[in-house]
Amino acid sequence: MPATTPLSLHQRILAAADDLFRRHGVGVGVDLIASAAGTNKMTLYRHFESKDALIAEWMRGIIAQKDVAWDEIIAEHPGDPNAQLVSWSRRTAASLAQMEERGSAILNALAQIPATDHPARLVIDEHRRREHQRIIDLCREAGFPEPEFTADEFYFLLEGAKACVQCIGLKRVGEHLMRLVDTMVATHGKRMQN
Amino acid sequence: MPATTPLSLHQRILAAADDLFRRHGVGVGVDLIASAAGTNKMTLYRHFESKDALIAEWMRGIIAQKDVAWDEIIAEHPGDPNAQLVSWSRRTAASLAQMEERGSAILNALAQIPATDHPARLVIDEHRRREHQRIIDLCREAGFPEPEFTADEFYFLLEGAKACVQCIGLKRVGEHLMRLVDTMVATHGKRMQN
DNA sequence: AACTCATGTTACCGAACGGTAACATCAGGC
DNA sequence: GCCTGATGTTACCGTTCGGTAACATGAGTT
Repeated sequence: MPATTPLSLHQRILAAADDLFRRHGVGVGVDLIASAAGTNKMTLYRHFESKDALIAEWMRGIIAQKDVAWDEIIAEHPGDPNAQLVSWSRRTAASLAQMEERGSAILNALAQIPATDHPARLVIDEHRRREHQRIIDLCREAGFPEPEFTADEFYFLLEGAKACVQCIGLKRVGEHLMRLVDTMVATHGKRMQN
Repeated sequence: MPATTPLSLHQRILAAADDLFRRHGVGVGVDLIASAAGTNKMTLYRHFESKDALIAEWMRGIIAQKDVAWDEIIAEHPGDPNAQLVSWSRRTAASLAQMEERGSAILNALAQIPATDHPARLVIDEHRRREHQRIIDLCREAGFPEPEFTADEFYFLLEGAKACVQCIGLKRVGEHLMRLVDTMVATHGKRMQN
């Protein structure tokens, strides 16, 4: 894939949708997305079965990025669940910058999709279960007592940060998040020494 | 206002809107709202200038309830900012039960209203500023060092809890919230003794 | 040249939805 | 009885938007 290779139409449409969905929510019209991608609605529908399918694929892309991030985390700190947890929180704090304007893309999409059987929701639900389980496994691997409870607390803080960027601001939420996570790690460390 | 007084049409429409907006978001049609209120669209528009006005009034109602709650908190613990903060967190934890299905009504409304000049958004923004300032004042009144920072942290936790009810569940989020707030209060208490 | 295949263009359909006009109904007050 | 005011009913308008049909264009292949 040389650097000069232009993006395929499929990719360009997805990129345009990503930009518009993040800024204005999944309510934006397909016509606008096609225009932003430098093409038209007809061609968009030659690449995506429906708008819902486009939304779902967009979600899958976002989640795939997170999976890549997890792979990197594990590669950077193999066998060190504590460091992996901290790295995860730091990465999440860093990613808050993308959401300052309109908040978490996933949370917004959830709020904007009322139908519980929407394909994108199924994708999100499954991702949440996996992410949650990942944290539980890490907490157990780290030897924390009550790994489920501790994992919930981590998850709670991270999701809370995403929801709060709009009202408190990026910088402060990041600081709070790291401070709280550090406190939690320290607390559980103390408990482990008992 | 005897107990047998039937609700006025205005109130009935607002009640129906409250139910439907919470369950399905502000995207539900006015026709459905009118039907749920036992009337029709025409009458609805005789009581509300527009759908946006209805949404805004619904939001004002929600926020007015929170103001009432604050009055009660202050009346229950006059001159005791610490107790007021704790009471506030406990009340918020209790109110999470209403959101288990679809999350916080305010957060959802924000995600579903892209226009930044929507009347409901103005109402929400002003409420957030007031709520935030309230917490800052309480933290200052309680003698916490860095009252702005501490207030941000309280706010962060509370909003985070609202955002997390859907994915973790009511019971656990409530526990986490109270535990974390208690930790925070204890931490700041220690700092004050230094 | 002929064929193929992806893309561009235009025009359109149908449904959902916010909002309104016109008229009917019906209760209460004078 | 009559007036008035609030409500019910129906039909409609205009817009937005997801989605599609039909045809044109244009590049690459053989």
